[in-house]
Amino acid sequence: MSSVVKSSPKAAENDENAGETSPAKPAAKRIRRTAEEARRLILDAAEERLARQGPEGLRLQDIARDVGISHPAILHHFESREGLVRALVGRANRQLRDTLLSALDGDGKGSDTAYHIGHVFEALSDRGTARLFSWLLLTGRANGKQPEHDVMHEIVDAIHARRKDLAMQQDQPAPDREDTLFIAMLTASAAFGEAIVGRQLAESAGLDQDGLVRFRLWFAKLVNDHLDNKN
Amino acid sequence: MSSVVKSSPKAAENDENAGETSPAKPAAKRIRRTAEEARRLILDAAEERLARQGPEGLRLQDIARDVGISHPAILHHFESREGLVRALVGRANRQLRDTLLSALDGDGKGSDTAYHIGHVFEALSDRGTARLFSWLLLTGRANGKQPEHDVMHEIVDAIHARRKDLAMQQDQPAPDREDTLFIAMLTASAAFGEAIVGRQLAESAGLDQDGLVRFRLWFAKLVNDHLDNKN
DNA sequence: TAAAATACTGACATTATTGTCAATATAAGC
DNA sequence: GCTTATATTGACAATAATGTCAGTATTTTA
Repeated sequence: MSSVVKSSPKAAENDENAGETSPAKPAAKRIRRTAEEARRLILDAAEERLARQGPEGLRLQDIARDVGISHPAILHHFESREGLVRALVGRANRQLRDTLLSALDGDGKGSDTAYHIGHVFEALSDRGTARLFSWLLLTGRANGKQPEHDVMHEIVDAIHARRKDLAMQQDQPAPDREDTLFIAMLTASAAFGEAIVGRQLAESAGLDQDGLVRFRLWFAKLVNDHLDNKN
Repeated sequence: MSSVVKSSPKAAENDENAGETSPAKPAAKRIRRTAEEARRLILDAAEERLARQGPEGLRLQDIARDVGISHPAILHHFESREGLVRALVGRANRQLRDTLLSALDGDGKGSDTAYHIGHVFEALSDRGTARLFSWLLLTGRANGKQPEHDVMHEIVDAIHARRKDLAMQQDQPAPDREDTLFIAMLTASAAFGEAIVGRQLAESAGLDQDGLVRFRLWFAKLVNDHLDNKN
């Protein structure tokens, strides 16, 4: 705020000895993006670094190099490294929220709870997202009033509403809300965990990509069986 | 190796003006531990820092302060920061392995598979351990031939052997090995995930400590039901 | 008790990373 | 075209981390 950047054009220097000193430097036409675009590119690069190299890969110089800018440009757009991190977290929160909610209220077939659980699982176990949030939580940056709180609440509510509808349609007793909550917690935990240790576990077990797909299907079925027994 | 530390006792300085210059400095009798003890203390402190503050809390100076030594002492015992990390990872691997295996082959009642799964879950969801391994995996330090590979393999084998025994006793068909593997993967993933996002999720859901206990019991029951249906 | 080994320290060197600033280039408005 | 706003940069400052080293203190060994 109130950045006193009075660019006092004092030195023109007339570049007297221009051209001779560095012959092979065509001054590399500087690219100028809109602030929004620049911020997006920077956040993209930061997110990928975080996903690929973990927390220690989040260095301004590296990110700047990825984008093809100098590191002070990042500071210009985000004030500080912390600012960049906050922006990153904010965007990830919003993205996750959007993905989860659209996964839930998407298309009308709506009654298949396990189907939705599967979607939630996939959204959460996205490698980049999970690693970002893990790092966020590991570094204790998850301070109380973060939006993802409410998201989880919304999710559980949404799933539970479906279960109740379904139970009513079949003249069965309403399911326990805590049961739904636990299903959501298991799904979230498993998805997160899978994103982190899954690759390692699969490799150790001699499981290929197909195996991981089968695992997800197996999990969906597990949840389904549980729902059938309860409902 | 071959550290050329020829301690040439040149300066005795006779402490001429002793006592006057710094009256309240009784020279603080230097503590000298065995190398083993020192290493243990350092690793303990490092582990706790990692668990409490995440990856960024792993700084030599901080750890040294926790132990009450100077940071070069750490370098003396572990060569470098990387050496410390390696030692930390190695010890965590061994501890996890011991915990898991003893949780599995403990006491003879042995037939209750879900009971063992519960133990595995608890061992894996230990906050410190999970956070340590998460960080390890997030920073890509998990290079192929790490012992925890074999541990997971052993675990799955042990559980599956039990399932087969149980099935035979009851004249039922042998369970699918992949099913056992998936149970182990789910347990491991969920335990890891729970250790990381569990607190956050529970808080967001208004779940207290008891709630988390109920969640684990609920999970054990879920697995149990699945086993009953299969076996 | 003397000597050897070594855990430990303080001061310094090195390096890496964030942050500051004045200057420059480019786009937009007049 | 001229002016204004601002995205961008290079050079430098400040900071914080790891690593080095010579020297000290304490335990062990002979």
